[in-house]
Amino acid sequence: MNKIPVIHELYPDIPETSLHLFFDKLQEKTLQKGDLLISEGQICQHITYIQSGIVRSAYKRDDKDITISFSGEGEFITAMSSFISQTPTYENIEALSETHVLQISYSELMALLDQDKNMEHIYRLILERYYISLEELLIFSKFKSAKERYLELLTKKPLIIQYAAVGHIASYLDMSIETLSRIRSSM
Amino acid sequence: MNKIPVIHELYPDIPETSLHLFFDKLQEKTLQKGDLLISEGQICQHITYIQSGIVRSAYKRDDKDITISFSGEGEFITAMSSFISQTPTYENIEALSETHVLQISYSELMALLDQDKNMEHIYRLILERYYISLEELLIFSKFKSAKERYLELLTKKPLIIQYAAVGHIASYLDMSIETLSRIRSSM
DNA sequence: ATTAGCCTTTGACAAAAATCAAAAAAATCA
DNA sequence: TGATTTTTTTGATTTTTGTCAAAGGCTAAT
Repeated sequence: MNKIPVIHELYPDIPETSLHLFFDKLQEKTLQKGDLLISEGQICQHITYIQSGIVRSAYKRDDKDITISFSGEGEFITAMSSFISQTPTYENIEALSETHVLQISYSELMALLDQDKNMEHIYRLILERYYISLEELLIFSKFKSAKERYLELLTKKPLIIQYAAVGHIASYLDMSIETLSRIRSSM
Repeated sequence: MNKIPVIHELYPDIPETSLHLFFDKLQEKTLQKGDLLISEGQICQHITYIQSGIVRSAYKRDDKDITISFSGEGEFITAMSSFISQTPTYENIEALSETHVLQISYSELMALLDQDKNMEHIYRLILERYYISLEELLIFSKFKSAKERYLELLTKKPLIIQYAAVGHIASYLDMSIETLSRIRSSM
């Protein structure tokens, strides 16, 4: 009964009892296309693990809506800086398809951290993974040209092209809708 | 004898004995201008806290050298994804001025984590802070225009303008040296 | 002090991408 | 199904930025 395989893969030495403690707190939830996991102004209360489906995370400021990431099966998604500091977020996270998730709440996680020393490993794992994916995102956006970034998205996360609107992908790639449209037609 | 004030500020409840254990492992080090804290190909072995001075972190790929961040007094700097996964990095971190740092090594940190449960709090604090500053960096680069980004750098980190070469600042702001030069002269 | 080398600025031009506007295609709904 | 609305594509134009080349300025070493 391991609901989140990656935890076992990376920390095979966490005792079963601790894993159970953690997994027991997870709440299942199903999101319909368009449902929001969190929206701007809220304080993020959950870390979410995606069992299936695709979600889009976007930042809103000065009436621009910019896609920061697309996440799918096997990934964690959260308004992490809001979760960490328990302050309001600018992020909107929405489901792009029917999405099944597992969630643990901030308060329950904090209680677990006090209760069981092994819990820190699990939370650390999540933080570390989250950090690395963000760093990859940043590097990706700095080194690749518009067309390369589109091609990489196409090969690494083909499902996104299917589910996301062109406008979402364009803002993710830092280009206008028209430019993306031209890149697509030139291939 | 608190060498890293921010730890006390954010986790005032960590027992003195644990703090001592941590602080005792810190190694002081002085870098001269141009010295490298870590360079590409290496596995990052330390988390570094900057007591004074300024450092630049840059990624190298396909003979491009792109500045990812500038860090100064009171900040942590590390090739974090390399540190986490203990794999080689693409990062170069160099001192832009004489810089005084405190370092803890990966192996000692891991030993401490096993030894004292409170240590996890300290490491978590570092990870969380590091995450948040990276997220800010990403958002900053997505929402602001070239000129706004330069102005923000000018007001928030004026020392950098003093110590960093124009080429470093330009790559940080994702623009050519010439464009940055024109922005500067138009103000 | 003078020269050599490097970094920065400036100018002219080319390339890339944004914007504006309209047409075409696709999705939604009565 | 057909009509309406929304999204995507295409075209023309403008703006922004990059590239190349040359000039100017600063630094350091002889």
